[in-house]
Amino acid sequence: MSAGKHKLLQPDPADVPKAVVSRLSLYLRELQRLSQHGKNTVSSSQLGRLLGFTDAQVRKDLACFGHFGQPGIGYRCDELVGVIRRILGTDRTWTVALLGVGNLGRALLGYKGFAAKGFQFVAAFDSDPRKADGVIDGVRVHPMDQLSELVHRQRIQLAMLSVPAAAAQSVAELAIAAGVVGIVNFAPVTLSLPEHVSLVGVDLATELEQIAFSVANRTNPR
Amino acid sequence: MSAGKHKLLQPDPADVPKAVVSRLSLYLRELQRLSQHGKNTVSSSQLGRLLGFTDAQVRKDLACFGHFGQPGIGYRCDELVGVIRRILGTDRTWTVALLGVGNLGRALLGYKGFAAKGFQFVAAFDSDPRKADGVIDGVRVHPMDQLSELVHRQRIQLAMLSVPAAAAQSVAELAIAAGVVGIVNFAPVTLSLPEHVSLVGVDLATELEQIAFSVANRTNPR
DNA sequence: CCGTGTGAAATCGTTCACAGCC
DNA sequence: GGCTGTGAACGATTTCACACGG
Repeated sequence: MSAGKHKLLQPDPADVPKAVVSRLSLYLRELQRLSQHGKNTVSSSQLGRLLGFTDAQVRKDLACFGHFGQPGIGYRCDELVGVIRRILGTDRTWTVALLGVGNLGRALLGYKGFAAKGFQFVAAFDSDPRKADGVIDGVRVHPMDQLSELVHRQRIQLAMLSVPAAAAQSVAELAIAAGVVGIVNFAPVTLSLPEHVSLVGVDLATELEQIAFSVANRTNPR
Repeated sequence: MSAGKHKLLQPDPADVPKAVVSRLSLYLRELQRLSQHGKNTVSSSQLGRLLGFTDAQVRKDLACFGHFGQPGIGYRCDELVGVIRRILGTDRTWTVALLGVGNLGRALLGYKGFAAKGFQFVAAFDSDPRKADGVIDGVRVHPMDQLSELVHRQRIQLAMLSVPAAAAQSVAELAIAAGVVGIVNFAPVTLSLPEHVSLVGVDLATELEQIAFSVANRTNPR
């Protein structure tokens, strides 16, 4: 592999705190914005201020992966965009299946942000036969019982799971058996899956509960 | 304060780690499920196993707020449901506005999970006049320029923000000026808001990036 | 002088291990 | 015997502070 100007360390992933990875996504988002606005370089303190982190935090996070900054100058925005995408693995395209074509599922299919980040829906599935065999936002909807075959045949790597809570565990297991290695779960249940599968859960009601708590327990109520 | 059987501590909210609060939501979700399945009590180790935490973690988390368990028995599911709802502030209803009626916004309006947890959409807003003045899932859609007046008049407390990234900061500021005190932000930008406003950000593409990273950096690739 | 990279210190969160209670 | 509540030990992450480079 032809190296860039600056070396890219490849630390044991277990050494990288999960919190660092989630900030990486935020750095990337902000850097792309800065880059588009014509900014050439940022310092750790500028980037930190924009995102609500300290400058030391920004530097430590980036230093996990190599030496990308120039003393006295800062970081080159476009270079760092490339570096972070390579670290996150989004410098290539990922194939994604949508599991469960309800309200939320349809919204996910139509969400423009995924393609821009390298995630491509290649198939959708629903167990309601009336929904199957249509096309939504350019993506074919298949009956759920073809999941196994199509995931396998189309080499689908990731899945977004937006089926009802009661079905989530078994649909997830089917997807995994067919070769899916990462799942974003929108169903309001905790899935129990093999170690080797990457999983993040997004529970919309739970997000509101977090807000409710901090409002309800405000030290300085209005 | 009229106490129940067991005292409910009210610690300085600043003393409660954010991680504890987010686990509280998961405990609640699981306890409601257990309760519905007719289970009377759970031990910390059972609850932990179901959610992927240690037993000590469960006990420590709950002990932040009082003494709810019975040695030798465990925790009473339905009692604990009530306690956690009181802690989270979801033992009463919250009024919520939906800001931005795109694909995602419509899905949020139709999401059943919110009402069940005590969150009620009372109005939606969109700056596209063609979308305004309709009714979606029983919620009236208003033009964005009525946001200020209606949030104020209807005493709307929280907002879910699903407008395009470019509009998010200014729409959020409008909502806050009108009295909203908590926001769940789905737009892929970091908002800069006054201290006294509670904010959580949900970036759907970012969630996929987390998965991509852990798959791409798997120690044991398939 | 400005700004990075990085050990050392401080802080925060989790797990251990056990006393006490049912 | 089973299980909670909790101080103490541990581990992880964040912040500090400074040496070094453009």
